[in-house]
Amino acid sequence: MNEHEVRSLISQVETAVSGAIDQALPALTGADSVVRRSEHADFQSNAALALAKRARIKPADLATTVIEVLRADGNNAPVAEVSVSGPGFLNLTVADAAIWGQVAARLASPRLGIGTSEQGRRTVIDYSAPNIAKEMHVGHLRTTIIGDALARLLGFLGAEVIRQNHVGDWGTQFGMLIQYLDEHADAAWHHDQLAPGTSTVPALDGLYRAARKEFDADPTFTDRARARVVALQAGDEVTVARWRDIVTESEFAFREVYDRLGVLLEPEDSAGESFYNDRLSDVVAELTAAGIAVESDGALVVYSQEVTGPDGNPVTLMVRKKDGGYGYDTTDLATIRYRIRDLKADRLLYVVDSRQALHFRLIFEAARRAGWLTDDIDITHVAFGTVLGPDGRPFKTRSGDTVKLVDLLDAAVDKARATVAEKDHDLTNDELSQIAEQAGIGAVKYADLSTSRTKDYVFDVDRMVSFAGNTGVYLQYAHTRICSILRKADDTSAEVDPTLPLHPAERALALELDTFGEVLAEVGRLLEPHRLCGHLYELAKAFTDFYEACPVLSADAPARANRLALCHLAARTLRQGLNLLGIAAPERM
RNA sequence: GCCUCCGUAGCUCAGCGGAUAGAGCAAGUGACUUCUAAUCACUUGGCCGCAGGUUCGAGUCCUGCCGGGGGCACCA
Repeated sequence: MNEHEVRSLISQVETAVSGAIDQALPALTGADSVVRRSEHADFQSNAALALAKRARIKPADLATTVIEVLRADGNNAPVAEVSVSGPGFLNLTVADAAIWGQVAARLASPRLGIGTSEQGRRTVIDYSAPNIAKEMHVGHLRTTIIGDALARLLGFLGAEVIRQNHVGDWGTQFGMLIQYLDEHADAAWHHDQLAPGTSTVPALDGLYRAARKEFDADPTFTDRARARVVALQAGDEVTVARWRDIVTESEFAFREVYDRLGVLLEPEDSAGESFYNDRLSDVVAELTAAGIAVESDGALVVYSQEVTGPDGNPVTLMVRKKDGGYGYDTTDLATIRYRIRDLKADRLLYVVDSRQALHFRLIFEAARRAGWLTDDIDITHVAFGTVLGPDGRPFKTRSGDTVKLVDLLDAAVDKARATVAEKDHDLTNDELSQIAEQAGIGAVKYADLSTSRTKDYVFDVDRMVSFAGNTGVYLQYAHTRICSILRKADDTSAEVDPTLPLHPAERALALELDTFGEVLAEVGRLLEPHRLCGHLYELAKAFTDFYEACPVLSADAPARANRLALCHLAARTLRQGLNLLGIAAPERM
């Protein structure tokens, strides 16, 4: 709870119905009132059907009894009408004044009356995780977009969010790259050496490929590269400086992508493999001392007590390889220990591809056995499905390469620009470009966020940028229409008169606006952003219906102000919702 | 073999035990001297993979099949 919280109507109705049930049948005190939105009234309660058996009364009779209490009770606000329907449904209608009251109260709140269901919960979110010196590709799309939406949303709900970008910034490949750069001092890859509009990571990516080629072709280079790996791990000053340079330049390039995507990640959110590097031996030592990690064929492994492989033997985590090196099993174990011990996290989220499900199951199990992870800490692998191409296979280019993230975004923005240009508008070229960018990027993000997180989905630029139906642009467009009305209304004061009757379209819109906070809390609990997308789409549809049915600017005095109030609240709610998804809400398009 | 995700309209997908299963796309008809037609209204379209079970009530929960994706130790 916070001082600005406005209780939703549905929760007020729940309280009223629960109270009536308690009073009608004290034996059932505390029973769920089962209040839902309804097609037949504002709300319905299904409690009578659920409770009839326990009460040994016919559902319809129970419903009637509850109604009598509700009608008699003077303290039944905000319910105005209630009736029995069908086998025992309670149809509940809320007073118009109560609905207007919600609109006014939410407008008066700087945060739309939304509660803080995640208040004070220290939540670490691991997402994005690109590899240094490599280009971000389609595989980074979902983790980055979903992770960022959750970071925004949980933060808004009061959680103390700590973003963690687990970048791939360590490993033998850097020895190879550093050695190659040393031997090709003329290679340009720093962002200030490159032509404007080109980025440092593609340059590094190219150099990395060249290095790999030479590594495979020239045995003497192979030896020099291996020596560099040793030097890097030993902390050789020149080598480490070069490595740091590469990391810094890559971070700079990632930031360009993040800025374009509207992602919150900053370089200081990066805690990658190198960050955990000098903690790995401690992690392994602790696991070994506890008898959790054991030796096997020269390596140190953790045998799962829960999962067996195809041969019937326990599945294992490779905690230390035979050659003494560490893999990502160890690094991920280190992240759990660090985030709990040092960051004092209450909740750990790993926004990672669902194919890693077994891996996370194993490291969570090991972290529990080690005593780092306790029952009061929530840990979740926020798994998501694969991005597929039109053929239903994981998305690749025609030549079979992975698709670069920037190419994907460019394609979406280009199509958006073409569509925007077709429309009648009085926009300057700059405005047009900006809107194409916002619409194109928004379309990609919305398409990703609006589908169930756990399912694979087919990436289809044409569909997402078609801009009709359930797309990001539909929401953005609804927002611009509201903005247009508000611009033209010279009076910005929107004093609500709660005594006015509600038009059905006003009622539907106001009720939808009132559930925004409930939806946010639910998304915070279930970590499923597509529910927010669905709600915003319903909201935009409700506004469009209102827009068609209820003239605002030409309405007479008291109604006009009430409608302006609805416009204000709808605009702010849509903007807030889009913001939590990380999608721009332009005022014109 | 085991684990896991999935199967809903021609296509892409919603639907945290409730009334007649919903959207969008596609197809067709109509609506802009009007607060932005990137919109709206109407029409067509369904053994919710199959079979049992639990329940007053199952697309939703349980079990078993069928079909598909993914995963199961020294790459991250």
